[in-house]
Amino acid sequence: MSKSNNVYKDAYNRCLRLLDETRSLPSEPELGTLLGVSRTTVRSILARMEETGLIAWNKRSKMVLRAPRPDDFFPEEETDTLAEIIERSFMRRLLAGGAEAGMQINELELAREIGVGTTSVREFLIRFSRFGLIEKRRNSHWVLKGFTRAFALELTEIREMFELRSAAAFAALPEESPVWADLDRLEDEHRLLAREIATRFNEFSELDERFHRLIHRASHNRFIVDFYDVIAMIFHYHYQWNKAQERERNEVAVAEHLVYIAALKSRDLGKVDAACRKHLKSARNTLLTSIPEAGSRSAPEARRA
Amino acid sequence: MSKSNNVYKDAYNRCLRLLDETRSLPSEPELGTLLGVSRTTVRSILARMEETGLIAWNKRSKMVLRAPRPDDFFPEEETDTLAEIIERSFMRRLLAGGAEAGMQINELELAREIGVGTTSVREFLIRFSRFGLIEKRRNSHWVLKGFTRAFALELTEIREMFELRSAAAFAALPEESPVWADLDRLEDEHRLLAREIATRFNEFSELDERFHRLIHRASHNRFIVDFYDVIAMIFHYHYQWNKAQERERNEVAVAEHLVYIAALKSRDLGKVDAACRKHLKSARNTLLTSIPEAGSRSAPEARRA
DNA sequence: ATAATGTCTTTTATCGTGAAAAAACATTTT
DNA sequence: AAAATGTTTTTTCACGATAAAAGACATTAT
Repeated sequence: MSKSNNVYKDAYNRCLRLLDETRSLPSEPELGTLLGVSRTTVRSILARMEETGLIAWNKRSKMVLRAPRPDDFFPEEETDTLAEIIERSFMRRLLAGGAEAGMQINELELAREIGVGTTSVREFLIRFSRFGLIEKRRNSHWVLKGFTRAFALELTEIREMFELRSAAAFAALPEESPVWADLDRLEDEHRLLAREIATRFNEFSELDERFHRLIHRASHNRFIVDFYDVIAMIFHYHYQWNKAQERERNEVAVAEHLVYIAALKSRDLGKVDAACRKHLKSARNTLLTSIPEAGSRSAPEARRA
Repeated sequence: MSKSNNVYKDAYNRCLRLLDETRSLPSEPELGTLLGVSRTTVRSILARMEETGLIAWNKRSKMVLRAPRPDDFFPEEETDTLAEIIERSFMRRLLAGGAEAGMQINELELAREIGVGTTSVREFLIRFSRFGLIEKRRNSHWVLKGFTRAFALELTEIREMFELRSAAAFAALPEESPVWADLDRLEDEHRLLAREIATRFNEFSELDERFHRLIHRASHNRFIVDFYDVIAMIFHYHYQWNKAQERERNEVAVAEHLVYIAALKSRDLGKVDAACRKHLKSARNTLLTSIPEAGSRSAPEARRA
């Protein structure tokens, strides 16, 4: 089966949406950058659009003939990356209970179960290993370390260290820096969301990530910025998994973000520190309460103030 | 060619060294744990040792017949992991000049040049990416970010954050903790090395790593512990690359370590902090001076084609 | 009964292969 | 000339296949 053409299919779908807005498509290189694919893929897309009567294509002219219909689109599930498919399968197994710490992970079995080659699974596991949830035994299987309380504490410890530093760096940024405009825009989005929290509370997760990433970027440190991938990943699945009091939690978080933003804008390091600490503390508690305390776990050592 | 039997060869060589010490070898499972390989591999080793007349093997009895000769050993280079081979090749290219930031890395070309399959190179690059020196362009090449001054500063920033915290945690460890005995042993090794620094200065690098890893482990945080891999990797190649004033640098570092150790043993957090800061500062400077300042390309490097 | 050895099965590590996608080169159009 | 289109080459991604290594099961020795 070699390789699926999901890049093409996904770009095709996105290109269809462009069709609604114009009477004719731009040049091939332009479309390429717009869709984030190579010209080779652009040409495949155009070829199919011509075939299905969506456009009339002759050299530079790419006239739109009709609006796309729902059945013009490729099915959603065919546009996913293999890596995404594997990650989802893997996380479902991991979170859907029965994933005890110490359990071993079998590449071949995983590959068979998901219906993909072993190479892709291996590469996924290697990439995934940086999240600290699995570990490789040389020439042998992987070991699951478990989504435990200890894990959450270690993760949040680093997060707090990094974010406090980033927030301080952020507040010290000069007036001319474009980040202040970004922050203003995010603040508006927060206010809007706060007003309509009753119905839009599930949109918070995405806003949350953008906000924290903006702050982390102020550190100008690749290790800090990259570490947010770990946090984002954990919180992404955590949000999907733990829906208890989601509305209330998000409402509180939005309010905390607004205080945090005000502190940043004040440039008062003391205020920034306090607002950041407060928010991170409640984020940590949210995460911790979602983790079932394993009764038989040996020495869940109390650590860290 | 599939897979090289380097595990077997390496274990065989290590097993040969065992032969010098005993008149007969232990049971198969025991040998397995001793050499860190499976019984399957142990049996292959025993089979060959019998063939070459090194031992007489009959069920439980494995009598040593003669001492191993130099030509009994497999050549060193055949005992390396593919991953090690690839890493070395890659780092040589990276450090041997001509590795400008922004340059693109070609999996296929690398694989051909090293003489291995692309899969192994891909897996290596994925693993290597956590060091923050390369970055992947989706569906396309990798980009070299370069071993720059910025990289060194970002790396050391995190290192300092992590080590200060770990050192404080270390000093707070209870009297009964076994780490104090480990520290005592390391202190002795340091004193010994200090006395013979003139001839043994090149042994410092290994001692340095063990010392810092011991401290980082006190954090009880997998992210902190794992991050030391990045530092160790960089320093490992840095030591190989920059031999300028190696003896003097190591002499200073050993002295700093001894002060650091004394501070830890005193449990005085102020002293620990000061000693740690001082040592990390000189470590940073050492690293920084070894990085050629971008722009001044005056150095007539012998570039590999 | 326990622990070793002997035998058989499964998994991991690595390669070559081929389609998808990118990139490079050549030609035309504005 | 610059920028597009047309064409060809190269690289990435993912697979199945196979030897090395690990692991499981069966048998024998203490």
